[in-house]
Amino acid sequence: MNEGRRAARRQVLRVAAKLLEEGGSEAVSTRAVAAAAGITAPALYRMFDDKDGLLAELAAYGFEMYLAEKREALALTPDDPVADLYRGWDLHVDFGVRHPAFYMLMYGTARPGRRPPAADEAHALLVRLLGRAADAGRLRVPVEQATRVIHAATTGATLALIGEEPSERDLTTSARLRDTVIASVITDSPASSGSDLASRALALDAALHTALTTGPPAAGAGAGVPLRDTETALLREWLRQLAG
Amino acid sequence: MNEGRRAARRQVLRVAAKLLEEGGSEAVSTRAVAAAAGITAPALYRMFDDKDGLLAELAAYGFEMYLAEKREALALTPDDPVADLYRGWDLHVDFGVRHPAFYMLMYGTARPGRRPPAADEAHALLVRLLGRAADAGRLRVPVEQATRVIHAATTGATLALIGEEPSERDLTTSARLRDTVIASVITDSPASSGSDLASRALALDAALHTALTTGPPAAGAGAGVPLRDTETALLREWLRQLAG
DNA sequence: TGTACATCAGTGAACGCGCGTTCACTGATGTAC
DNA sequence: TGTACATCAGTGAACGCGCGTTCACTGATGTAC
Repeated sequence: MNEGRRAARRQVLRVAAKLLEEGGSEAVSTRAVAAAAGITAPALYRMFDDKDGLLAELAAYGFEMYLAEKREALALTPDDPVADLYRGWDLHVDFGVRHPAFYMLMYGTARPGRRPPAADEAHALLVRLLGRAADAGRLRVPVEQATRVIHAATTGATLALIGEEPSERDLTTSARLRDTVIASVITDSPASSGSDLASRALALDAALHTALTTGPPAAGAGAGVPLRDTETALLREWLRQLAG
Repeated sequence: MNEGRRAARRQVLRVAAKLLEEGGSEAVSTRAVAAAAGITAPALYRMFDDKDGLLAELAAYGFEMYLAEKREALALTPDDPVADLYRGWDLHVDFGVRHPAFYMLMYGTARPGRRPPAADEAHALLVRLLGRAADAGRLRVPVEQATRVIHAATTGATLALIGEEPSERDLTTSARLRDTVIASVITDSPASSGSDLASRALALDAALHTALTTGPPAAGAGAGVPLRDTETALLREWLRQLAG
């Protein structure tokens, strides 16, 4: 009967999501959610620790929606990591515009350090996208650096759009910022002579990262890399120096 | 005695600002503000229409602080409009990091269309900065376009910083985004051959805008421009086409 | 200058509300023998 | 298969609190004659 319990939780989250989308985060009170879900307050408290717990799960629910959309849309495209960066940007912005209240809950930066843990999954997706670009020798800067810059810019573009009256929203600003920021992070082509050294160093670095974090499950860290941990660390430091 | 009334209001806003900075926007309740200011609730209601009015004035207070800082800092630098763009970015980000709760109130995008009216002044400052760059022939895109892109990116960089734990904040992401975005909007030099046409067209466009909006107070619109309004409008449309 | 009146900032007290949360209890489901 | 017991999701009702806001009133200040 754990099945039914989970289904009931899910249903409550669906109801809470509806309240959130229709009335913003203010509309999501424990009493309103319980009433809308047709259960009593103590029943809600049996499902979620407290209001913070409910909101955390609601944010996670939003990230699930977001990631499902994004994975599906990106799965449709051929395997072009740079094109995926552009598509990823647009998908992010589009999600924010279609679900502004969710977006504020997920990315609205309530308090410092108060970021919902589910955000890590979305972050990981961007890291993976950029990791693939690095694998293909298309990245001009380390993955982590590119992640930070793109994340900040995407968030800014989306929040700016959300802040505008729906009638006067204009996607060209987002597109311009997208093109500028992504261009600042990739190289035009893997074989372009000048920065070849840098992008190849970063491609190797990304491959090392992949090998270190996704090796055989049973093995310890670094099992897929035939170097000692300290050697690998030093190598990666050199690679980053070569890159920039 | 209107003097004393304004001083009292000012004092209440100072107290509210302290509550905001120390406890975030949740700490700013009408009761808490009244108590901290040493006045009774109805006295507060005599000064401000209601809570929304208080918050609006508090946001305006924040913009005053911000603009005073920014004007002072920019007044110290020599007259280099492009350097001012870089300094303006850093001043914005720095203000946000030093006053996160104010920043959220001012730029946190509560609801669509719910932007505080005082934000227009800060917006106008950025427009003026970019207008000067255009005057100097250093802008590659129309002022309004540059404003939107820079605003979105700055906000994103600042909110990303605010969302991080203070100990792990790293300004290099902001700096990188700043350099990328500003570079995408300016030309390296006014005399650089290739894009000279574009930047000169935009310089003229900016000068027309200035003449149209800051002409002799008594005169009607367009008093400083010896063309009919329709002619000016068409001219500016052509200039924008030349620019891009 | 002195009195009568109007204005209005500020007081003490209370309004009603929605909130998050918890209490004691019920009734259904599952488990042990 | 039948009885006794344990578990636990859910109920009805209430807790206390802080909130935004307003009431009737006071006392000081300003104004008119």
